[in-house]
Amino acid sequence: MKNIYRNKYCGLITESDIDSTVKVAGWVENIRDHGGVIFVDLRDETGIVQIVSNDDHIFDDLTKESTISLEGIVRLRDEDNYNPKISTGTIEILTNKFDMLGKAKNELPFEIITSTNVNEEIRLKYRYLDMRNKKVHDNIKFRSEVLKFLRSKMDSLNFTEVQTPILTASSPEGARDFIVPSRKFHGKFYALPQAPQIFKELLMVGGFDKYYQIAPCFRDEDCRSDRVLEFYQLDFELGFATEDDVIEIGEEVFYDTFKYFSDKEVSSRPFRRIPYKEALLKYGTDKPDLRNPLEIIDLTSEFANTTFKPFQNSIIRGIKVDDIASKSNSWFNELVDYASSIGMPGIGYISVMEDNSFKGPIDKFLTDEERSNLIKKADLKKNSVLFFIANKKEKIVTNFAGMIRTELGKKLNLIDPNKFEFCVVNDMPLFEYDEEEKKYTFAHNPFSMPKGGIEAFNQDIENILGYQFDFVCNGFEMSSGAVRNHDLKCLLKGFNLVGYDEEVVKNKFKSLYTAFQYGVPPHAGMAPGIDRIIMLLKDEPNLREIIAFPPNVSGIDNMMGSPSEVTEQQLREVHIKIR
RNA sequence: GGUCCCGUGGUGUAGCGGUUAUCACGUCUGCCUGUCACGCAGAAGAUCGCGAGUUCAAUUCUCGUCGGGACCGCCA
Repeated sequence: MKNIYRNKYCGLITESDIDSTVKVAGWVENIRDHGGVIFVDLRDETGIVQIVSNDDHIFDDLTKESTISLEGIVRLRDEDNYNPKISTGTIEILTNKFDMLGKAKNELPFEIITSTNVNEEIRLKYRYLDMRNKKVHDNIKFRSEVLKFLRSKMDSLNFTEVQTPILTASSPEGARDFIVPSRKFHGKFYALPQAPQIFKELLMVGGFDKYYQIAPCFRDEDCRSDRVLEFYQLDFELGFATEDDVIEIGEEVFYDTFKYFSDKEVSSRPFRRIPYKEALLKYGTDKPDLRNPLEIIDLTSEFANTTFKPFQNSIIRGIKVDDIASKSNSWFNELVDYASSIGMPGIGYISVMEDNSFKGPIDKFLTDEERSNLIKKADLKKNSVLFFIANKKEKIVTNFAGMIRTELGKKLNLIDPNKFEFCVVNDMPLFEYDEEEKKYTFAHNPFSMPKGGIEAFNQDIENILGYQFDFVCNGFEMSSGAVRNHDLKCLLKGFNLVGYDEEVVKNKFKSLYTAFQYGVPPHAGMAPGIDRIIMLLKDEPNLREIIAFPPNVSGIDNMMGSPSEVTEQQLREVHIKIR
């Protein structure tokens, strides 16, 4: 069957087509009228071909970015007219006939070739034009390649792809749900899944040994550069599996994907395992950027008897940086300014001088003993600088130290942009204290198995660790994962600790509660974030660059006009009244 | 909910208490037979986001508001 618009793609015409008549279709990228001879660059998804005509009026009605179908004869260009920038640079199509298919208005909202420099608000409003830009277009094509790769990877590992419902039940824990009112059932609602968590566990009960899905997930929370309302996870789960079984597959998926799609250096397997507690101390965050060589040390005991008021009865953390004692005063002042901009009361530091004496605002409060302890603990050398972060609350001091570490890494250019540094942060605590609710809640996931099983609950709640881990790359959380708690008694005990009794669990997690009474395999799984993988591989600063039709950071889509109001009739049908 | 940054022709920008509001690209008209982000000559196009205040005078300063972005909270 012949296509009526074309028999060749623009970018695929070669010298072997010379002297033949071809028909091409695409967008008019550019028109160059020389008076007597006129050139048109015609673009389709495969590339650009130059059209030429000696009839100076043939293209009078043509505008840039219009779609046309055009017939002509391929001919060789003179050698001095070759254009090495395009794949078809040695040939051109001589034409005298074309059909206008979709005429474009003669002034576009922006020029296609420079669209990535345009205000994002306008780019997103005219996304269909923005995605004609090669870079934007290539990102969406690249996403398709990654999805293809992940599917074939999971297929080669014998995973079964299973699709789970999008309209499902609201879950009481975790992020806010997007809810969908039911028309047939007055006052009842579906919810869009935050993740297919329960379903994948039920698939395990259903006997699927290895499940995966490229799963859409929805969370009604505020967005960020790396967080959007709806995103995709490579969700997978293994039956009769341990933490190591899952992490090994995670490592294979991440390593192979990053190796295949990038020339950057990728951490070798197995990835470093860092216990959660250690990550918080050394890096000040549970998603450390390991490209940054700086590490945080605890200096609380070194300052146990300090006379420096702000350090008394406080937790003290230090970051040592070698060879920067000669930095200018303004360099240090900039760091102090940064510290105050993030809400730190101040940041102290000492520099080690040539004669091994200390210099800096804190030095006069130090005793000789404290000085020598610091030299030992922080491994201070000539020209080292030791920064101090102090606070009465551990959570706050950890956080500040992490931010200072990151800022120092940036300021000193310590972060190698040509690396993907992976690690697995594990041994996560199962519970954490919620200051607002004044009670303990699940730190991550109510469904994770405590380390030590049900016996683990015999210790202080803060010390209960889970088979719960995160894959982290360059400071981004790439995936969380866990061994699930398949022991109903143990699961109930966990819920019990945060104030849910058996009746509540039975109601809220009816399916799981019942299913686990009919023979459940121990199971474990994880869910890499596909959008973040693509963002990192493409070195893009935000997720909008790798999503075809993203809303803005407030969740508004100015192209579609969503969210939007609905009619009274629609509201009545779903029994909703707007206040 | 909080902090910070941004808003000037279609697009990207310059500017600043008094300008005819800068420049480039795009658009339009004309010229041009080999360009390729063609070139040349000319033209149109801006309520300087909106409102209030300070001032003889505000695009410029102040406050508010709206819109956009980054971060914190939040994201099991």
